[in-house]
Amino acid sequence: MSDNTMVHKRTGTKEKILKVSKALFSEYGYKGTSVRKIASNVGIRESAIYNHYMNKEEIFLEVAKDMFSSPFSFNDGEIRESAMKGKAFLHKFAMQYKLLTFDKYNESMFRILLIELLQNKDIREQFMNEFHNKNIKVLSEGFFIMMQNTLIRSSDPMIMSYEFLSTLFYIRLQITLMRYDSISTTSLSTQFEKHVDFFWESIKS
Amino acid sequence: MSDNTMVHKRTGTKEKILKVSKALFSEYGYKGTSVRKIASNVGIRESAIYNHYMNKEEIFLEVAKDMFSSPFSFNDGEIRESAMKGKAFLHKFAMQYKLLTFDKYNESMFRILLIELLQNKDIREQFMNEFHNKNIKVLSEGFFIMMQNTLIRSSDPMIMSYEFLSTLFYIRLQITLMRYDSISTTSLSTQFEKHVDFFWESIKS
DNA sequence: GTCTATATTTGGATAGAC
DNA sequence: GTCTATCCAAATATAGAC
Repeated sequence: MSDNTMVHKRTGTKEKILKVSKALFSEYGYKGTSVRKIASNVGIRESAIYNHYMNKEEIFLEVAKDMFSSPFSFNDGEIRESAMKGKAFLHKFAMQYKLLTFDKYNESMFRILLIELLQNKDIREQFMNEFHNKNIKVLSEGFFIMMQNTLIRSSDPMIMSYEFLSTLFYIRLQITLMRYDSISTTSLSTQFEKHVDFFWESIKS
Repeated sequence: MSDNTMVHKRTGTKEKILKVSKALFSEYGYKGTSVRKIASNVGIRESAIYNHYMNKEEIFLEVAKDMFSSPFSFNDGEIRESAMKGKAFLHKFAMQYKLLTFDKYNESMFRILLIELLQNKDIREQFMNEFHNKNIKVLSEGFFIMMQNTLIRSSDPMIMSYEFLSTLFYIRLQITLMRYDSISTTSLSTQFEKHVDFFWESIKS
């Protein structure tokens, strides 16, 4: 095993390009990041970039690819089990969201998402499908199970999910913006928990 | 009166530049909009642009200027009066938000805001101050008054405002993105109303 | 795989004629 | 105020030597 994994070590230039690009795209967006700047940060010439990627667009799409990969770790069985715990389900979900918000890598990715949201249709679709629909689905299942067990008041699970998710997104947005300007986020650091508390008070039976 | 207002009619080129720029900036962002493209859309040469504006930056700042002007029309007296009506206050607020969402001009402005949110510190600050804080202030006053009059359950008015506002923002974001791709928003058109309904159920005494 | 050199395009901005 | 012509810088991309 370790033989095979080591065979292709070095140069690793391609990985380095990807890593650097990730950082630059997330900071300056697509248009604001030049191949020149990428090459310079990697420590090679622009022309050398084209040995690894066909063009700038290809680099960006590779960067964007894992932008939406696996945010939450719920499988079907887990949702039912977790939802039976009521508030703890919401808390777990919110804490996973909080973790992403403050995670260096995901923070970068979230910035790319925001920058490209209005400039790239693929990104918009991924946002709707992976970011929104996927989370709404998980939450709806959870709320539906809670309603069946009269842990919470009866209502439309989709609406309830929408309400719960939208605030999480907004908190994340605010925190991301503030951290971008190195503004302290201590005043918002407990906002996720407050959201769960408020929301549970709003829906519990 | 009509004499004075007519004196400077035509060419109106400067206004046309502004109008075209607004559309282009909102669609392609600052970097994605070239002076060439602006001039071409206006129907003049690039050089002619510089008879009206010093440079591209000046055009953009002019466009950005009225981005945050007067979203909501509440004065202090009105808030108290309106808040006493409970749910109607929230409904009025949400409907004003809905109006902005579907208004052509404000839709353009909102797109510029999103595009520049991560690329322009001034925009971020304006977003926090004008967009967020201002609305939180109005809502907090409203909720506080409702609590005093036991129209709603007792809670932190700031948190409550945050919860109410964040969903409005998220709905607006989604609708804006969908309209950008000419996707029908009928499924979301009543989301504002549903939000008010759900929220009122969550807080009413 | 990386380099130098270069082709090509695009974009911001100015000079001077009309 | 607008035009043509032009300049300059930056950026994408390619060719060919090492």
